Order: sequence, then structure tokens, then C-alpha cells
Amino acid sequence: MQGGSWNWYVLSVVTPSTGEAAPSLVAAQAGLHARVLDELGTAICSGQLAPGSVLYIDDLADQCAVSRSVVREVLRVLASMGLVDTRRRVGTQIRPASDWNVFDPQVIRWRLASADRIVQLRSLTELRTAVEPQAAALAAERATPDEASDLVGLAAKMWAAGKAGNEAEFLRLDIEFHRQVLLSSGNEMFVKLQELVAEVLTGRHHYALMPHYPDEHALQHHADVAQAIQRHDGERARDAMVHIMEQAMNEMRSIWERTGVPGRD
Amino acid sequence: MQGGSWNWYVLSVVTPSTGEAAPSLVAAQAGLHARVLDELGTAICSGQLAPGSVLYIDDLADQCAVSRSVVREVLRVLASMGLVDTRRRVGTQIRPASDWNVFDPQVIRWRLASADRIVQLRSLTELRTAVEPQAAALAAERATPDEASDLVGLAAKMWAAGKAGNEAEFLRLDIEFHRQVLLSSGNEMFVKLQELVAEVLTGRHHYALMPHYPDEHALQHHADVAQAIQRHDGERARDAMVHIMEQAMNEMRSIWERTGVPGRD
DNA sequence: CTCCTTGCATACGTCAGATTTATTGCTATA
DNA sequence: TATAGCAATAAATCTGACGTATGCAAGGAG
Repeated sequence: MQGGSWNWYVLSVVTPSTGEAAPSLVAAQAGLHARVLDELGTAICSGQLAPGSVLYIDDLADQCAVSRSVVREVLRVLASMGLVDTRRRVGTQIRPASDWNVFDPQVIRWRLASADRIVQLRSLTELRTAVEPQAAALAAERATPDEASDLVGLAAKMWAAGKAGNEAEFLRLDIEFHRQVLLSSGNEMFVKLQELVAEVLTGRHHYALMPHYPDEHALQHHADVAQAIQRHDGERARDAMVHIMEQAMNEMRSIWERTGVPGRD
Repeated sequence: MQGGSWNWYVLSVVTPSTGEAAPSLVAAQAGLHARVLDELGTAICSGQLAPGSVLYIDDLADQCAVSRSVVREVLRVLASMGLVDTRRRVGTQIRPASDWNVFDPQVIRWRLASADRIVQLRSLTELRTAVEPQAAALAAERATPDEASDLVGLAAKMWAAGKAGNEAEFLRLDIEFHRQVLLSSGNEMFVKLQELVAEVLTGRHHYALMPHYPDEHALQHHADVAQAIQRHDGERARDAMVHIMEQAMNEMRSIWERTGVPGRD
């Protein structure tokens, strides 16, 4: 009805049958709002809906087989994420990627599920590389004795899991260790960042991008960080964490150099 | 109607007349959605609506004098920011601050307008301290010749503005300089972070929290960063930026040590 | 007395229709 | 050519209705 509309077929439930690409992480009975939100968010972050494209509420309602209320609520959420911009008399326009709230967990999930996966991975890893050493230094100043003890304990368990070759357990402990460091830093934003990183780590596992194999040096560095924090030695904690980050960065680099073009699995 | 309801008066348009605290940054003719969103977001981030409190759509519609549609759309946005959680048969519950998307620009604005102002300022400054040196190092690898030249030019203009005592111009150039460094780092998340920092810097100005007075050393460090980036010397760029951040951190520290209790202006 | 099942009241979820309003692009006029 | 007025359009808002999951409590079985 609204003018020439726009070729919608890209949004149908095709999920190009490339296999594991999009098993639609949103359960079927999750409610219409969540379903439509996920559909549109995925379509936008994957680039299927190019920036500048215009959507119309009534069309979307028809094509998604939901009422306008649902569509409107979805668009309001997408607008708050910077993904779209809706204006009177114009419609709802897709905004360029540079406007997106790339710190929104939801946006990160959508991008991890898209061809941008590698870019997202790289950005977050670089951010992590910058933040975690600083967090370790702050934790050395602010961690309570209990927190410090927990960290030492976690490092010990990581060592055990690494020796035993228990990969799943090691991954869990690894995430927990870094979460604890960021928690002890006393900076709420660092903590939230950890949630994003955890998203990536589990996502990395889900997309089978990188098996995590612990080595001797990494284990030692984790123990060093914990010990330095317990002894309030900020500099040593920072340096040890820098080493951990360097290794993580090297592992990541091997990923995005190996997978030449995006879109590959 | 819905049970004992909840004492709503805290949300009225009181804006306690303490003066400049809340001139309601949202224009009156900004639309009902924006108005209600701002009201509720402010009330939640300020703590007037304590975590665990329960709101009801119909009550909100009455008290804000808008239709349920508007309230529902607002709540959906607040839910996507992690500020509330709405469940059937229960109502809409305020979530604890640890669940908030503290990277959402809107949330940051609300928190800057609240008593949490100092906490927000500190968190972002610490984050900035962690990120910008890394960004400078990356920029030294990735900046195009044009970008590097621009940076050198900006540093020169900052020097001129600093000498001339042109404070407003200096602030503008300062923000632009750091934005350019983060842009040249080639990391989209770093760039977004800069937008948050700019939010803080202008907010800081708006709340008269800190006059920015440039000194000789700071000017030299900015010039060093620019030059190091142009010469692809990542280590020197990182070190110079660390010095800038140390100074920024010291200035901030003087703020949140001076203003003992929050709530002071 | 405890535990589990069952039924009910409740507040959100979804829908459809109507009306208002802001904005854009066109057109006619100075 | 520039500007002011006009008409078309799609979002913004309101309203009333019905569906539906769910927390809670009453009641029965062990």
C-alpha cells in the first residue's frame, strides 16, 4: 500500500540453509515481540536491510503477521539501539552501522550471528586488551581479602583443569576468573564489559570458531595476576594481565587471518 | 485500582527547585513517548523508584495522562536497557542497578543528571584511561597519512587556543582530538566510547563540575601523541597518552574527593 | 502435617479501528 | 527565483476488547 514498498523476501524465514548459521536463538513461544524484534534486528545487523532502506509499520505488520502495536514496540526498541530512525511522513529508516549502539548486548548477539562476526570479535578483543590490565591494577588496590583469595583459588582450579585436560571446565573457570577480576576492580562498566566478553566467548564456542587450549604460560600468568592482586601490587598485576591479553590477541589474530573473507564458516 | 499501588508523588514534575539540577533536557513538544521515557528513566536512575518496586501499566497511563500504548512502548524500551523487567500477572519491576546497560548513552545521561553523577564520571574516566592509550597505539599502526596530519594540526590548534586562553575553543578541540585518535584506531567500539566521553565532558560543563584549564605539559603530551602516531611509533603514542590520562584522572580525582557527599552541586 | 494438584483472579500481551498531528513535496503567486 | 500556502501521507496517539500466562490460595491425597 505504501508506495513501491520494498522487496521483503530477504526477511522471510529462509535462513539460507547454509546449515548452522541461524538456528534462531529465540524460542518459538517467546512472544511475538521477541520474535519480531529478533527477526528485524538480525536482518538489519546482517546487512540484509541496507542503511537508508525505509520500512513501513503497516507493511511490517502484514509481513510479520502481527498487529501494528507489536511492530511499533519493536521499532521503538530498535530506535533506542540506534538501528533505525522513524520519522513522520517518511517511515522508518535503517541507520548506518556507525550509529548503532555496539555496546548493547542484543546488538552484539545479532552481529555475532552475522557475517560481521569477525569484526565484532576483533573489536571486543581489542577493547578487552585495553581494559583488563587496567582492571587488574585497580583490583590490586580495591579487592577485598576474600575476593583476592577467591582469585587465587580460581587460578589454582584453572591449573588443575588445564592439567586434567578438562576443556569445558577450563573455559568456565577462565570466564569466571576474568569476571572476578573485573568485579574486584570496583568499576561497574568493567563488569558490564565482561558480560559482553562472555557473550563472545560462549558465542565463539557456539560458532566453533576457536577451541581454547590452555598452555603452561597462560596458567602461570593467571596465577601471577591473582597473587599480585592479593599483595596489592598493581604494576605486577597489570603486567601479568597484559601477557594474558597478548596471548588472547594472538589467538584471535590467527582466527581473523585464517578466515580470509567474512561469510565463511 | 491495581492493589495498593505505589506512592507516585515522587514522579511528579517537582524537580525539587534546587535550581539548575534538572531543567528537563527533553523539550516539551518532543512527543509523549520521549517525555514519559525521560520521566521514568530519570526516576529510576535517580533511585526515586527503588529496585524491586512494581509499576502497573494502567496506573502509569493515568498518572502520566497518556494512553497505554505510549506507556507500553516506553516500558519496552526501558526493558531493553535493563532498567525494568515486566512479567505477566506481576507487573513491571525495577531492576537493580547492576542489571542496567551502563553503556547506553541514554542511561548515561540519566545517571549524569542524578546523584550518581560522580560514580558515573569516575567509571567512565577509568574506562577512558584504559582505552585511550591502547587506541593511540593502534592508531599509530592504522592511521592514514591524512588522519595523522589532521591530528598534528589539531594539536597545534590546541596549543594556540591554550596560549590564547580561549577555554571554550580549547574544550572543543580537546574533544575533537581524542575523537580523531579513537577514529584512527579503526575500532568501532572505541569510537562509540568517545561519544560517551563527550557526553560526560559536555555534561561536566553543563553541571559546572570542572573548569578545564590547559597546562604546558598537557599541551606537549598531545603534540607528542600526534607526532608519534604520524611516525607509526605505537609505544611512544601509548606512553604520551598515558600521561594525558594520568592528568585527566588526577583532575577527576580532585573532583570526587572534594565533593564528599553526592547531591551537592 | 506436608506436599501436590487444581481453580481462579489478575495484569500483561495482542489485536483492530478511528482520529490527530507533524512533515514533506508540490504549486501558485509575488 | 524565492516564498508562502495547500494537500497528501505515514506516524502518533487513543480506545475498547479479548486472549493468555501465571502467582496464589484452597482443597485433597499421602
